[in-house]
Amino acid sequence: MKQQVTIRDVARHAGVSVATVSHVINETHYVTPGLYERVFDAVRTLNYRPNKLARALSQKAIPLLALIVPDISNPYWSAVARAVQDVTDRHDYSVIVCSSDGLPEREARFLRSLSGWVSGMILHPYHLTSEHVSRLSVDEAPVVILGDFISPGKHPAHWDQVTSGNLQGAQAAVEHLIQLGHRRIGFIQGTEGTPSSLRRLAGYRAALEQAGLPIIDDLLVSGDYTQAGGRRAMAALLQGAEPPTAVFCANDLSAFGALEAAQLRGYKIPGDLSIVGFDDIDEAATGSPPLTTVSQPPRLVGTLTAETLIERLSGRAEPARRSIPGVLVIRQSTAPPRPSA
Amino acid sequence: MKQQVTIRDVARHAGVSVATVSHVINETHYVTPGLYERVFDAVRTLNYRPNKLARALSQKAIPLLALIVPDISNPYWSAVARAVQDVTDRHDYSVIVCSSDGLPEREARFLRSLSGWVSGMILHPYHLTSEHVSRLSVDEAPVVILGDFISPGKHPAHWDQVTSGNLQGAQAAVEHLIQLGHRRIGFIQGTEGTPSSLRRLAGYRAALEQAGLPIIDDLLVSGDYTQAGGRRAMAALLQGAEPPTAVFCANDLSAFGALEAAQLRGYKIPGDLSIVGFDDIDEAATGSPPLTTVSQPPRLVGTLTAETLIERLSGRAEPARRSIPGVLVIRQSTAPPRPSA
DNA sequence: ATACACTATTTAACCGTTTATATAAACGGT
DNA sequence: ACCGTTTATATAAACGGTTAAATAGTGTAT
Repeated sequence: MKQQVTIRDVARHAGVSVATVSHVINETHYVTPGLYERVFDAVRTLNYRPNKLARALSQKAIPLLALIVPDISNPYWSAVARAVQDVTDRHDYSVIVCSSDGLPEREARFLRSLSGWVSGMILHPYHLTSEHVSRLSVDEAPVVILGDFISPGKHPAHWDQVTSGNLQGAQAAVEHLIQLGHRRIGFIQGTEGTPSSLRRLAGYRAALEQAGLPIIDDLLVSGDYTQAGGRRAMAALLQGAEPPTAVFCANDLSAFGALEAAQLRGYKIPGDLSIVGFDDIDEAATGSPPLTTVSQPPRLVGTLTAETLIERLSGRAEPARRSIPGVLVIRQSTAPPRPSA
Repeated sequence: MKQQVTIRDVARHAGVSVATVSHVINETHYVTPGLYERVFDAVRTLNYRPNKLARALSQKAIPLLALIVPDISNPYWSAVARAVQDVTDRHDYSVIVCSSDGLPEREARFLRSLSGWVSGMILHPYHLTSEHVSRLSVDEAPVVILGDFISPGKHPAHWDQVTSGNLQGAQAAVEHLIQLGHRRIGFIQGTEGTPSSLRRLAGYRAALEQAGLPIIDDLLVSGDYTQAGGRRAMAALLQGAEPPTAVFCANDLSAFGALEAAQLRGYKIPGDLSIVGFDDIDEAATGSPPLTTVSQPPRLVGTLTAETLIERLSGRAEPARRSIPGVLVIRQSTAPPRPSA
């Protein structure tokens, strides 16, 4: 906490002007080798570190971004984070990754406390509405919304958005199960009330309705996008009077939990029970059995989202709206139901 | 990204000087009610937001702290984070919590990219050595080291440190098992090579040696502080030729995994097998059975650490060195071994 | 020699705040 | 009416950098 060494100290020590020091450090103008050396020596001996705040203030640019996700311990989100960082690294931005752990107040708090300190954010809205976001981040740093809001919001917003085919993907997943011959299809929901969970539920409903199948409340259990939640949910489903022959899970992680719980109870997957996930995290392809899932590859999602933010930061004025379709990937966790003996 | 509204704009609009505006906003000087109103009106109609960067530069103080932990999905660390935030909230600091996910490069990267943007950090060193830390954070923001370094470091460092009784706690845990009559005591390690895991291992060794018991390599399995790791480790232990009658786990989370794996194989806890954890997370008291564990309550740890940082920020010059002893809490996961039939 | 064009360095303005100091206004006491 | 005090506001100097524009310096062509 001692007195900070300023650029002026360096200049004095090297016997040059502050402008020269700045030019040397930032390589923003040619300086003769002799001076170059003198300046560098001074920097070293004084152990000078440029003040990032001052630099940012004068350049009106902060090389810092934020990514706000609901749960960084979910492999999906860590993969997204990794992809985001890969992109931003190349553009000399650092990213601070914030996990709101599903708590609404933390989501809002991050938005508030980071605004002004970062020059851009990527937010997966879990509880925040479009009104919140537009109020909290008026015209300061650009925000890219990754995913959907609870309510779509009427006014065409000024932020970028990268959505994925939640409804359509879920529908495809359930249609696949129906086509295999399943009639009792369970759904393990995501965190109650979140946009993604709601949309995947809608897709589930749509598929059943279109096939003329009834929606049975007992087959619709709540979850929380975690593996433990998936275990609990599957346990609840299998305990019912008439268990489903197939279960669609709101994400891969809960699908793994569900798988565990079912196998623990002696079910063979997919022989006795088909399971479909959502996300296509890396583990989905390598599990046993490999998971049939709706693929919206985290790497792709992260890359596209980060690029959207970078573009906006480098000048694009109009908001971009992009979307990644969910593609059903059929692996070995789904099969036709056992002929009801 | 439009032109920022500055304090000068507000001053002009309200017909006062910038100093007055600043005083109104920060309540740092009395101004007559009339002006007060005029200024506030101007702020509202122009939608003025003070530039945090400029404010911080001028005040030489950033109301932002960082907490760097290895794995925020571990309940121990989320509890610590919560406690830290409770303290810092009261002192008007925001905290950004960074999870390095056990990756050395991310640990270093966080330290680097945050330095200059936060006015203090709390770091649980996982892979970083004291040399790294002193190089990366020279005399900029103060750092509180939460835990131990791999190697203690010779030179008395200038940072604050809050350590816990890793060695002593582990030793107490194992002594407890020995006293119950156990002779074959397994140890499920934490993440290989981390300071806490090494010290807990040392405590385990010390207890065995002191009791004149041999250290059996087969009873010493690797883990990673996760629940899944605990499951795997316990599976490995029970598969051995001569399984242990008691297992000490490097943390509660892996103890839960171990518990699961053992129960899955029909073991009764503590009848057939005693299990001890470390940390005393909330779940330890409520599990079935409630877990005997070495208590270093995360709430206390977080609070003490945060207070140490706050004190340093408010002026304390000399580095503080605090430590929280690990206290063995005996619950219902430990009992004497079954008389070897 | 002188003018001219380059080039390397410096001067000084600026980024948007805070804050110490200066100034002006109001007041009260003699 | 004059002079201190007090009080409310304004002026201007920080904070620690960047950068456009000015300047000094060098070399070449006339």
